Amino acid sequence: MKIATWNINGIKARNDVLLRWFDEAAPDVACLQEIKTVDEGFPSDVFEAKGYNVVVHGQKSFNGVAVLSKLPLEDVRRGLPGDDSDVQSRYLEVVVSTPDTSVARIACIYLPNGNPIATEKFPYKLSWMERLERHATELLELEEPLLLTGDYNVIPEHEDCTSPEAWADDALFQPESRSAFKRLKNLGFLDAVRACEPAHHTYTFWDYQAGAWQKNNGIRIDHLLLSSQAADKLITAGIDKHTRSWERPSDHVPVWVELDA
DNA sequence: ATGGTTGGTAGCCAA
Repeated sequence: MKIATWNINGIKARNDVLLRWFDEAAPDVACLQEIKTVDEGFPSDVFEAKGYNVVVHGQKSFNGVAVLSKLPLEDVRRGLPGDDSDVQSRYLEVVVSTPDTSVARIACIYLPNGNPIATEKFPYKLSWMERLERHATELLELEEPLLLTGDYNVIPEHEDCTSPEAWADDALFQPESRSAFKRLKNLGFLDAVRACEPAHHTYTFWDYQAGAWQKNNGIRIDHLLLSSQAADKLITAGIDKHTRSWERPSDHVPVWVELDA
């Protein structure tokens, strides 16, 4: 079973690219971030016609996440628990099931960017990460195959970018952001891309600006964290880097795992 | 090179 995550940076601008990638990659489950539309604006009918079940947690203009799955989706949870005043659509949790059994629980995550760090955006990011850690702790007690996947907006290590000094003042590389990510991972998750791909020059995002793609000035910020029960089923993980060179690309590329499930 | 580009929206804000 192939489970993918992709920040598509706007479904309206990415429709053709998204369909092209679906035909090529044929994911069993796709977690999408930054759809930038309300639920009704997502082309669910197009993907239902391709045999996918679709759940959307949208928002006008900003954020918005969706999960598309060939297998039925159950136990759908919209929004990250822990703050009823948080109106941003950044979290969507599902259980992928067959008629007989549940295969995996999957959380589709669009973690706050947090820039600029001198504004309220950075503490919002850190409190969101605390909420994620608390919720993940509860989910791990279920002792089931669990994937926390999406755009984390965190560069975990120095080798996950080309020049760490260039990111020194960025929320994606702050010590608080990185230690929060490490705490989450150390609850008992495997970083699947870290485990399966080279440690250096393995990126999932290249900025539109300043020729970042042409210079391979990227960062690794899209992650698949696997519980031990999911990691036991891990066959391989990969990055569909070539989509970044397509016409009108997202600034992120698809990242995926293949599970023996 | 503290620049540069893209998306959503209809101003600039977010990334």
